[in-house]
Amino acid sequence: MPRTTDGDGTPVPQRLLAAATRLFAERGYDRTSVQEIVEAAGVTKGALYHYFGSKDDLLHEVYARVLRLQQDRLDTFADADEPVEKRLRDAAADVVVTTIDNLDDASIFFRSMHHLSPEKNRQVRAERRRYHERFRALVEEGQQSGVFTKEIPADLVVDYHFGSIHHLSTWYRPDGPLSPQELADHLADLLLRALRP
Amino acid sequence: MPRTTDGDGTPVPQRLLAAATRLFAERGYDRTSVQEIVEAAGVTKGALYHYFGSKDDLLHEVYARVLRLQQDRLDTFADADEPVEKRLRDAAADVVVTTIDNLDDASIFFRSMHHLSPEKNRQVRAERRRYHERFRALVEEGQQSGVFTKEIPADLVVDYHFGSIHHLSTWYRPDGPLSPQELADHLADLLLRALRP
DNA sequence: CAGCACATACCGACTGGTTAGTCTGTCGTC
DNA sequence: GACGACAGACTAACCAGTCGGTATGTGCTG
Repeated sequence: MPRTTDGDGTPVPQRLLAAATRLFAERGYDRTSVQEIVEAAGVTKGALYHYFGSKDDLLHEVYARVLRLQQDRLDTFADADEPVEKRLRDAAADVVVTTIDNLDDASIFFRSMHHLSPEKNRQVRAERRRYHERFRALVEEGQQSGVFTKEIPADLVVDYHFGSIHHLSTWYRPDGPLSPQELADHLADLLLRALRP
Repeated sequence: MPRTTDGDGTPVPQRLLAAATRLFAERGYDRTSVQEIVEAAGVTKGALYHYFGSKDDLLHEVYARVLRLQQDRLDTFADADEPVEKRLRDAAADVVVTTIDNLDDASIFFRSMHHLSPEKNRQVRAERRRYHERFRALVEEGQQSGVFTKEIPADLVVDYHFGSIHHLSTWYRPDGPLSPQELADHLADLLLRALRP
């Protein structure tokens, strides 16, 4: 096989994806030209269109990666052998930490959904919904067993929490007073406090 | 004075602003061409550049309008002669209702900040901060007087709540099961519940 | 009150610049 | 010699903003 890497050891497709992620997060999808992406990755357009069908396709890959990661992590926490309060708290805190670890992904995720083609948009929404459902199931389980209040619809609680996650990429600063873990604990605490009967 | 309106009685600048708001919310700032805006408003480019300095300027006007409205409403509720829990609850619920009433504005607000020129961006951020501060002051007042928990930094609580507001334009559907007021009450309730000592 | 000066409110063709995607060709490897 | 992995010039489309021009109303002046 001819060379797949160049200079450093990272394969070209991954280099392209990394460059695109950074640039999309920095200046937005539409403001980032394909030319800039390939230059940042140290290749040319030929390489990009060899591996990806379109610019839109590149964006879709960013989404796929994030979705896969978050879903895996949620499944791990939700399946744990712990009381439901702890499972929810752990899952809620983990998504905060993971989001902060990948702030670029997060800002792209919520800011650029509408730049995906309608078909890919539907696909991403569907996967997102699965994620949401899983989270909601945890809340409902706690409501059934009486450890959480039934006053508030579970759906709404989930959207409330993810709203704040979404917002993180807008206001979180790595040089702020709180470490990612401290912040995550606080946010998970807010959620659990709101759910007290 | 020559005609300022045409067909219907609405003045041209307002027609342009309304058309731009709808289109920006629908397909995003970059995906909306100036040509589309003027066509939707029933005028031509000459008219747009007669009233606005640039496309960016048009976006800025959308921001200015929203900021003014929200700040006025917050001031009203925060200055009321009521206990702090009620003032915070009313303000928190009101911003939800107002946001739902202007969902287009909301999706533009959070999605298109980075399309503003650096200078206008700074301006909007500064005004936004004033708003945030006012809201935070309410939380802190309640923490001082002991009706809210001091466990969680007030800043964080405010960002938590506004995260969910921000997110509204993503998931709220007018044909959903909850009326705007019901939803607002629930979200305000979540906030106040989380703040219980 | 006629008529001239001037301003405001637009119109729409044009320009300079940018961009996603294509396509032909080259090079190294199996 | 066939094929995968690119290079890079090229194209067709689009788009923000400009600019010279027109139309309509207002105010001043003789």
